Amino acid sequence: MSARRGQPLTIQEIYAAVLRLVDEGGVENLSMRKLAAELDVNPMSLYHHVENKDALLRGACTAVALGLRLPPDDGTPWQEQLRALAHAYRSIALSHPALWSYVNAHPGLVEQEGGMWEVFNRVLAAAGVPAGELVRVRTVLYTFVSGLLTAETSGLLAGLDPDGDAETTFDAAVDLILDALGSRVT
Amino acid sequence: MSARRGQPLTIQEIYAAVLRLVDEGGVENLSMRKLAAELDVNPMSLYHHVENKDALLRGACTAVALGLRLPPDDGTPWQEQLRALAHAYRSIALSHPALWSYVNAHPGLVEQEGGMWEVFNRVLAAAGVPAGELVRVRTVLYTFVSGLLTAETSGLLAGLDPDGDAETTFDAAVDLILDALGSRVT
DNA sequence: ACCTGAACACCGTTCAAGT
DNA sequence: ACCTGAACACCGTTCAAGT
Repeated sequence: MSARRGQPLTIQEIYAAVLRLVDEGGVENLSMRKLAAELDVNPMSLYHHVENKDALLRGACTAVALGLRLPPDDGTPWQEQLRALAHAYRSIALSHPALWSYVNAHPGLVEQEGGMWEVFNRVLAAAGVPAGELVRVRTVLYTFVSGLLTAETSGLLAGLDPDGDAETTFDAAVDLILDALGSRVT
Repeated sequence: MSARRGQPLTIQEIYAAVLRLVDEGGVENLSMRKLAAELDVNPMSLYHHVENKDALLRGACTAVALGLRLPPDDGTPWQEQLRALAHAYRSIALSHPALWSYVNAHPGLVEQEGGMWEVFNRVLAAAGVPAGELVRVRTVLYTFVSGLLTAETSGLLAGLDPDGDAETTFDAAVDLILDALGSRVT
């Protein structure tokens, strides 16, 4: 018999429940059986919508990544666009810290993070980074932001700036690296 | 009866087996039962030497951290000492990538990473960083290296530099951030 | 002091069976 | 098409018992 109240059980419904469990207790708090209980469903029903636990997590990560708000290709200066990209990425990371930490430790898990890399490429090209160095520069910049967010999601950035919050420190650090980049490309 | 060949089972022996398992299959490859099998011992015997699995992992991480080769306090320039510190840290991360990734995602797991923070403080003070900004600068620098190593341990840095290996990219990135720091303190 | 076996409450996943 | 129950091979950990 069907213990469920409504319609079949959608993948969105499943992802939402995954986020609830992971947000509240980390990735290690997610189990197929707990997830089924959260959805008021038999554990085995999940396997009709998802290949296995790994695929489920990958799917949830991709779903979150698609929510990335990429800066548009208007004429604004590259520094501003990079800042906007960094903040968009940070916003997603902070809304699901545990899941982001998991993705960060397993890169390649989500192939296209909402087209982030293409935008990154465009802005860096506009900044004057030669095509041959693009991937390297992009990777280094990304790792920098990734490191900052690792610190922030673990509370290492909290109360670090006497006059402000973690965002102040994040901004200052991004400015630092943008200055360094600027002095290289000009 | 004792299925073991020799003496009681030392904590060093246990940590060594933990490293073997984690190095070869990641932290998720470590289970108390597999570890016991690796040591040719009853699973329950482990609990006589270690409180539980979390404490075991924490202990193994601390043991590794104690192997950090800190740069001595000779008169060498601060840039060179920071580079040496970064390389010492990198060396440990690369020798146990999976364990390092775990520590990186769980900061505060190992309290004193072999006195790394004290050395960091000393060198930054020598570089002219005001005492009030020391922790913030240190944290930002650390997160930068942490991000680079996350990339390197996941293979993102491999083959990025046309003329060299991942170390070349690592060095170039460290130089970039040292330049940025230098232009702030002088 | 150190080790052990049985037991408990969990896991992910397969498979044959139900509607 | 979608769901389910029983089953299998795993987990971490407790506890009473052995030497």
